[in-house]
This record gives sequence, C-alpha cells and structure tokens, in this order.
Amino acid sequence: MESKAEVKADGRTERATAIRAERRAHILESAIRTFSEKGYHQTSIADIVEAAGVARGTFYLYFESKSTVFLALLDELLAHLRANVVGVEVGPGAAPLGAQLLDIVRRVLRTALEKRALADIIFREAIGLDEEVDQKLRAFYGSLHRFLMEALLMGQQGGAVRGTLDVDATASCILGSIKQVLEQYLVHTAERDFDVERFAQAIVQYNLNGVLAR
Amino acid sequence: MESKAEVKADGRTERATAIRAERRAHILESAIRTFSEKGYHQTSIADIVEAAGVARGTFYLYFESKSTVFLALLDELLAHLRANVVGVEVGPGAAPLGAQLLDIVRRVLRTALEKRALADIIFREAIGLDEEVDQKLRAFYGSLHRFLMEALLMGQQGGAVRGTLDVDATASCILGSIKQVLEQYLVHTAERDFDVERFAQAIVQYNLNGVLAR
Amino acid sequence: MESKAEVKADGRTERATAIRAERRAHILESAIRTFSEKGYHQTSIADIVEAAGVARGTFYLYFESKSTVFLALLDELLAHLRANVVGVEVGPGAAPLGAQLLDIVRRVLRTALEKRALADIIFREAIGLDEEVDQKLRAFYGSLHRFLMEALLMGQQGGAVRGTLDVDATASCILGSIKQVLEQYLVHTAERDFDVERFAQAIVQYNLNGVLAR
Amino acid sequence: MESKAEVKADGRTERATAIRAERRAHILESAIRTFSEKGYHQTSIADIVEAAGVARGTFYLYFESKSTVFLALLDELLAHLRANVVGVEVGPGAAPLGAQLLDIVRRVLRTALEKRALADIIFREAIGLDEEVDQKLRAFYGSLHRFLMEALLMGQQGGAVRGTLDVDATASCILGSIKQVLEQYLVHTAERDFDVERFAQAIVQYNLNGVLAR
DNA sequence: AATGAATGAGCGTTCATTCAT
DNA sequence: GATGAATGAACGCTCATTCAT
Repeated sequence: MESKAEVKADGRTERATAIRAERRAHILESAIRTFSEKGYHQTSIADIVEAAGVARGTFYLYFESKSTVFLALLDELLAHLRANVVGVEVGPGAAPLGAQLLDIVRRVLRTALEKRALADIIFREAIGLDEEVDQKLRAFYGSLHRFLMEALLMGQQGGAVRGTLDVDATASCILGSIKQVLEQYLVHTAERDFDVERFAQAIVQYNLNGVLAR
Repeated sequence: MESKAEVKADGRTERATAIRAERRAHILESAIRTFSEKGYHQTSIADIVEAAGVARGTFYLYFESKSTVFLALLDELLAHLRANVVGVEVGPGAAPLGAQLLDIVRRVLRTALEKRALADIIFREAIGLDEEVDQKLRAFYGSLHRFLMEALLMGQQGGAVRGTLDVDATASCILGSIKQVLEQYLVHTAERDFDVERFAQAIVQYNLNGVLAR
Repeated sequence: MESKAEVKADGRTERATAIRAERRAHILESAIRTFSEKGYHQTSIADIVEAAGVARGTFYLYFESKSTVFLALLDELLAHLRANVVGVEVGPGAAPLGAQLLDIVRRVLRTALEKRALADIIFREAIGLDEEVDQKLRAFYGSLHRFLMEALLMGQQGGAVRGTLDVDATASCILGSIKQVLEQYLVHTAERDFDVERFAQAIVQYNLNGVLAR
Repeated sequence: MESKAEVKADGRTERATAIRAERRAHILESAIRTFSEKGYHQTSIADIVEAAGVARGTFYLYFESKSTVFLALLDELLAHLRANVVGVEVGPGAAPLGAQLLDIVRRVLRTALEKRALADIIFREAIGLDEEVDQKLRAFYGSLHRFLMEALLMGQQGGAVRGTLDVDATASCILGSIKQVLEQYLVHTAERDFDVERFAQAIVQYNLNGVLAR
C-alpha cells in the first residue's frame, strides 16, 4: 500500500501525511487541555473527542487507547527535558560544576514552564496510571540519577566534590530537590509568577553548599 | 426495657465494639495488600472483599466507598509520620540543627519502612485520585514545608544557617531530597535491604553542607 | 408449648401476648407514617425500623417482609371499610335505596378520613406492588361490585331502579364515582377541609338522578 | 470539511435519523410489552434490553433511565387521549350534552382499547412511581376535571343540567365512573370482548339520568 | 425475645472499544 | 479516511433477608 502510493502520487501522499500529522497533533493538544482541566481519570475519551471536535472512531485511528495518548504526551515532555540535560558536558575539561548545574536547572525549569499543562499532569498523576507510563518515568528518572551520579563521581575525582559523599543517595537528593521545587511552584501555585532565575540560583546554592553557614 | 438492655448489653456492647474494630482493621489490611499489589485504580471493591474474605455488603458497613478506605490508610500513615516530626523542637535552646535533622530523617525513614506497603501506595498514587486525599496530602506537605522554613529562619537568626539562603525554596529542596530518597529506595527497589542509618546520614550531610568540598 | 405456658404462667403469657401485640401495632404505625411520607418504594425496611426505634431483626419477628406489612395495613383498612358496607341491608323490606346509599357513602368517606394516611397510601400506590396485595384489592372491589349489582337488581325488581340499566357497567360507574371523589379530595387536596356531608349528598344525588334536569 | 460533510451526509443523516426513530420505537415497544407482562417495578432494564434484543448500553443512547421510558409511554397515551377530548365543543350552540358525552366516552374507550397494553400499565401502576409521572397524570386528570366542570356549568346555564348539582364533586364522579369502567373491563378482564358501544351507552345513560326510575 | 452485623443477589449506569456505513 | 451508533463487560452500591449471639 505504501510503495504503491509513493509511486503513484507522491505529492498527494505527502500532503495526506501532513494532514494526518496535523490531526494527530490537534487531538494531542485537545487531550492535554482536557487532562489538565479535569485530571487523567476524570477525562473520558468522549471528553477528548468532544474537545478535539472529531468523531469517536477517529480517535482510534490515531491512538490505541487513552493511555497511548498519555504516553505520547509523556514522550513529548521527556524528549524536551532530555534535550536540555543531555547537552551538558560532565567531562574533566568542562565548566565548573556549579555553572553546569545552574545551566541544567535553569533549562529544566524553563522547559517545565513552557509545557506547563503537560508538566502539571505528569507531575500530578503520572504514577500508577499505567505500567508503561510508570516504566518510562522510572527510566527517565533513572537516567537522570545515573547522570547525576556520574557528575558527582567526576567531581570527587577532580576534588571539587566532597569525597565522603554517598554519591548514590546524594544523586537522589539533588533530583528530589529539583522535582519538589517544580511541583511546589509550578503545579500547586498556579497563579504565581515563577521566577526561574531565583529558583535556579536557590537550588544550585543549596545543592552546592547546603544550608550551613561557613 | 432500656435500662435492662443497657445493663445487660454492656459487656456485649464492649465485645461487639472490639470485634467491629478488628474487622475494620482486617478489611483495611486486606485493602493495603490489594492496593499495593494491583494499584489503586486497578483494585475493585470486589478485589478487596475477596482478599478480606468478607461479603461485598460488609465492606460498606465499615467504609463508605473505595476512596474512604484510601483516606483511612492515608490518615494512618500521616498520623505516624506527624508523630515523628512534631516531637522535634526547633527552639533556640534546642539541639544543633544537624542532630535534629538527623533525628527527624531517621524517624521518617523508619516509619516509612515499617508501613512500607502503605507508604508505597501513597507515594506512588496518592495524587489525583480524590480531592479530599489531595487536600490532606497538600496540607501535610504544607505543614512540613512550614516547619522546615521556621527551622531555617531560626537557624539564620542564630547564625548557624547561611543568611543568603532563600528559605522558602530551600525548605522545598530539603523536603524534596527526603521524599526522593524514600521514593527511590523504598518504593522502586522493593527487594533491597534499606540501610536507614546510611541514608539518614547521607541526607543530612547533603542538606547541611551541600556537595562541594570545602 | 402453648398448653404448658398456659398451665404454668397464664398471667405472664397474657402479658407477653399483650406486649407482642403492642409492638406489632407500634411497628405497623411507624410503617404507615413512613410509607405515607416517602411512598412505598422509597421506604426501606431500614426506614421503618428506624422510625419504630427497634432493631432490624425485631421487624422480622413480627413481619415476614415489607409487603407483609403493607398487606397488614391493607387488611386493616379493608376490614374497616367492609364493616361499614356489610351492615347495610339490601332486602325488600329495607330502607329506600337513596337513604341506604347515602348511609354507605357517608360511612366510607368517614372511614377513609379517619385512616387518612392509610387510605392515601393504598389509593396512591396499592396496585402493582405485590401480587397478593393486588388480589386482595381486586377481591375487595369485586365484592363491592357484586354488592352494588345485587342492590341494583333488587331495585329493578322493586321498580325503584330503571329497568333498562346495564347493572354490571352501572355498578362499576357507582364504584368509580365514589373512588374518584375520595382520591380527588382525600388524597390530592391534603389541606382541604373535607365536608363529608356535602360530598356524600353530591355523590348520592348524582348516582340516583344523573346530571340532567327533569 | 463541514460543508462537504453536510452536502454528502444529507441523505445519510436522514437515513440515520429514520433508523434512530425506528430503534427508539422498537425499544419503546419492547418496554411496553415487558412492563405489561411483569409490571413496572418487576421490570429491570436488563429485561427491556433483552426483550428488544439490543445491548445494555444501546438503551442508554435512547433513554436516560427506566423512568424516562415510562414517561415517553405516558406521553404517548396522554397525547392520544387528549386528542380525543379536545375536539369536543362545549359551547351553547353545540350538540346536546348526551350526544357530546357519548362521543367523548366512545373515543376514550376506543383509544384505551387500541393502546391496551399501555393503558393497562398506566392504569395499574402509574401513580407513585416517579414524581414527574405523577405530575403529568395529575395534570391530565386535572384538565379533564376542569373540562367536565365547564361542561356542567354550561349545561346549568342552558337549563339542561340540574341547577342543584355540586359541579365540582359531580365532575369527579363522572371522571371516576369512566375510569372505573375502563379499569374494570380493559385491565382486569383481559380476555373479554369489550363492547365499546354497550359500555359507552351505559356510562352515558348512568351519568345523565342516574339509576332511579322516573 | 431481641439484636444488628453479615450476607450477596441484584440493580442502574458508565465507557473504552468495535465496526458497518 | 471518517464517522458515531452499538456494544457489553465491569463497576460501585443498595437493601431485603439471615443468623449467631
């Protein structure tokens, strides 16, 4: 079917593909809006198709199920977040740990801010909905955890990071501190003007130096 | 008739009350087990009553609905956790911040370990299930957040805590670091031997001094 | 059991019987009140026992089921109504038809007025609840119908009643006219002062002479 | 997209609408049959969908609930009955009262005969099922009552109706006599050949002249 | 005799998914 | 490809009835 279409009407096929992608995106967008307004469980497929203005059956042409939509949304957010972390170099010749961390945190906060509705849903209810969603989230946080451990180990080797640190537990702590600020200020305080710079600085200072005065 | 019944039934009433409490506890326990195995949403009341070995209707003698059971479980865990934090003094004459924090963290980790299945469910899926559950959790984390902010402010006044700290954001960071360690090691690594002392020390060292070497 | 009790403790048995009868009557009364307030279907046995202030199980000591209570109530009302009709003589030497009919109608209206709550329930919802209730009501109306037919036949024989009358259909008409007045004024107009004499007169005049002027 | 669909789908939409109406009617018919066989309360939605040969969910595409079906049936019967009464003129220049009444009664009896199963259910159990049903029935009987009162008053003014008549009570009597004949012969004697003309004549003669010989 | 906790069949309803058009 | 009517399994919940105490 594919090859035949390609041979016969390349332009038409291209156009159709574009329309398909548009439709898919439109449904996805409607789903974000609806999930964000009503919550995942309170959202029925009826709600999504109504919001998207498409027929029930159309939904199933683009997505297998409600959890498939959610997975697609998750993938989108995770891809954005990953893109902002992956770029950071943890090698020996790289920038100092503080500057690096500040950079990462800033990017993560900005991404979450941009995709606020999405981040909101995923922070609020992403766990326990679906085994596949759980796995992806675990994998994502796992990779972040590994990344942080590596960075800490490198730091220890370079002497910048305290050698007595439990890198495993500390990586969790760093991750948790960022997540909590996000959850606290992005999700729960919906109206609040979120000052990325302030929070990024606070997180980094806290992570680098702890709370004690010198 | 009444007085006679009252006199006579006193023993019977007491006994009945005890049996009632036992039954309730039994259903609750079965609910924890089932929630923990299948997840909240995947658990039907049919599953709970089957696990408890009672009739469907019996369930409704003790609980209004599925979400009522969950609320009861949440209350139980929160009460335990609160009991372990409330005792800590943050006044000026109190023990040094590090010792206090270590104490709290140790207790929280132990409680979560004791009520592992419960903590597991609540960490994994407590948000977005039910408005009342959400409120209670928000209130709980809110009170922890306020407690931490107070402690930090006090520390700043006493000079132990860095004066440049953003106490609001930092309180979130501390909270997040503890939550994440719990989630990471209690929930996701079910089999693992959890070394309370090691993690408590790591969390406290991290929070007090950050990751940087001096 | 009976004889032994009688021999041994006549007074005690008597007393117990009296208490039993009282309890039964009390439950019955509570049931009338509850049925009348909420309607038969909306009334649960829980409602009745609560209104009566007895335990659930106690109810079943006196009545088999909800419909049994209703049957008992029906029997009570029918017995009252029957007592007021049965006494009337339709023989040749009796009082003139008009006077007899007036007497019956007056008694029926009064009985319904006295047992208003009961009449209300039975008029409003007695049909279709239960096969046995239906049968009793059919039997009651059937006996009224037969009674009216006999009276009309006698009247025809005595020359007081028009010979061309369809006694079967006319008996239904008479019955219906009385029922409708009862339903209209007793049930639907709850507050209204019900003037028995006025309605009795109107019913009788209508039944004897129709609506046409002479 | 829209306009194209509209143009294209016009025929399809029409057809779909027709099919919808058919289905609805089919379910309605099955409901009449089932209600009539088992009674309203003894009929579950499971019974109706089984009788109609449709899925449980399909029922809810056409009706909100069991009582909605009943309301639809009631509306149907009442519309038929109303159509047969509304046409009758009660003005001064109209036909004599007897002829008019005969006409109405004949029509009412015929309608009830045509919609026998429906009339059966509604006569037997329409009251006390549902507040909305009750209201509609009360409204219907109320309008009949008012209609009869007007006719009687007109008759009194024209001298045809006895001036001493209590028009209110008598209107109830007339209504009741017709209802009772219907209930007696249509509902309770299911098998019987119902002679409309005979009963219409009997009802009218009774109502006009009463039972007394002149 | 009285109790009320326990029972479980049955209910109305929802909603993700399918499929004929 | 798009539609939306149809599906039916599964759900939470009610309540008349039973029975051990």
